Amino acid sequence: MREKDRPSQCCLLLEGWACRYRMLGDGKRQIFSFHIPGDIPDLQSLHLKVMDHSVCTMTAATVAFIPHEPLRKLTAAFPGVGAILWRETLVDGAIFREWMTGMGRRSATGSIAHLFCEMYVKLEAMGLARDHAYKLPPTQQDIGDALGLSNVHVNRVLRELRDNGLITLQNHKLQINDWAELSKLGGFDPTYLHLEKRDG
Amino acid sequence: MREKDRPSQCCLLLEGWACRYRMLGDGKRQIFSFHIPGDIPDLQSLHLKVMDHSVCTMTAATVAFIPHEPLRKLTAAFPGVGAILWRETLVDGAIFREWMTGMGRRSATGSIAHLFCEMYVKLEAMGLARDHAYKLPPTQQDIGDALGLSNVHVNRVLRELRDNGLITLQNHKLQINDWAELSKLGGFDPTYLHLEKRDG
DNA sequence: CGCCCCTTTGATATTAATCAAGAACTGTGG
DNA sequence: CCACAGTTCTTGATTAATATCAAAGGGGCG
Repeated sequence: MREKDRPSQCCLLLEGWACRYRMLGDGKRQIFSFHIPGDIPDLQSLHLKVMDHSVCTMTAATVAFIPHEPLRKLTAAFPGVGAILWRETLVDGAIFREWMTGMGRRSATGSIAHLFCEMYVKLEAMGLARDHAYKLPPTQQDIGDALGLSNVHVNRVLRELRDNGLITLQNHKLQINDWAELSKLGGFDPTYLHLEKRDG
Repeated sequence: MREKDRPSQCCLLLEGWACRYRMLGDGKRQIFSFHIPGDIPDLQSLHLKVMDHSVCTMTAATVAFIPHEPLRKLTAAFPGVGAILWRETLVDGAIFREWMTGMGRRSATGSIAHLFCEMYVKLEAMGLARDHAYKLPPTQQDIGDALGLSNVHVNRVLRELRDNGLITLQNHKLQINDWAELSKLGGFDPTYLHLEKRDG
C-alpha cells in the first residue's frame, strides 16, 4: 500500500513483520513503526481516506484483509468494539510520541536500546517472545531509517552494545543479556504501551 | 494535567495555545504538539486512562471541560460523532509522523520551516490567520524542545531564515514572506493534515 | 560458484550541542 | 514613569555527536 492510495480495506497482520514509512524527495526514508502479528497497521484508513504514508512487509508474511464497510457497520452497531479499535490507534499514537522523544532528546544508543525494549515487550505481550530474546528482522539500515540515524552509526552503536555485553545479536536474533541496564540506557518505561487492561 | 494522571474529562481549547510534552529523567523536555483553539489536546484520555505525558497552556487561555462519561455515551449513541472524534485523534497521529520525519530526516532548517508552514495551515483552517502571518507564542526554547534542537541552534536557524528574507519574526509575530520557498525548504505537503472533508 | 545485499571498519566532514556572557525584552512594584 | 528582576534572545568559541565517503569482508540464495 502506497502514499496517496485510497484503500477500501484494512489489513490484519497474522504472521511476519511489516513497517510504515514515507520516502522523501531526496531519497531519504523515514520509518514510522514496525508491526508484528496481531497489529492492524493501516487501521487509520478507516477514517482517513487518503494514505499519507506507505506500508510494506519486511519478511514473508500472512495478512487478512478486512473491508472497511462491514468494519464501519460493526463499530457503529457495537460501540464497545469501536472503542477497542479506537484505543488501538491511540496506542499507535503513543508509540509515535515515544519515538519522537527518542529522536529528539535521546542519544543514538538510548534510542536503539529503547527500540529493543519496546519490541520485546510488544512481542512478549503477544506470546511471541520470552526470556528477553526474539527475532529482529529489520536490517541496520531499517533501524537507522526508523530512528533517524545512518546505517554506519547504527552499526557502531550495536557493536558497542555487544562489546558491553548488554546484547547478543547475530543473524537477526537478538538476545538481551542485561534487561535492567538496557532499559535504563533507553529510559524505557512501558506505560505508554498501555498494555494492562485494568489501567486502560 | 500531568503524566500518570487519570483524568475524568477532556478539555477543549477555546482561546490561546497549549502543548503536550514529557520531561525526561535528565531534565530534558520533549514537546509533542502545539495546540490552537478548536483542538482537544487530551481527547485520547477518553480511551487511555493513564496519561503518558503532560499538557499545559503556553499563553493565557480559555478552556472548556467535557466530562468523559457523557462524551462516551454520545459517541455510543451517535456513531457519526464518534467517527469524527476518532478521526481527530488519527490526524493527531499523522502530525506526529510528520514531526518524526522532521526530526529523523530533515535538517534543522527544514524542520523549522516545516513547523511554521504547518501552524499556518492549521490556524488558517480555523480562520485564525491569513496573509501568511500569525502570532507564534512558543519561545525559541519551546521550538527546540519540540523539534529536538538546542535553543541556540534554533536561534541561529531563525536568524538565517530572516537574513534570507524568508520570514519576519518579531515579538512572537511571524510573517512568512516567501511561502513557496519556505514550504519547499521544509518539504511541506499538507496532505497529512487531512483538512479537506471530501478527501477524508 | 558467484552475486548481491548486508555488515563492518577507517578516515574525514558536517551538523548541532554545550558553555559562556552580554543585550534586549517583559512584567512588576514603587 | 522608572527601576529592577527574571526571562528570552543573541553571539562567539569550543566540543561532541553523527553523517558521509570509501572500501573491504561475510552470508545466504539461486
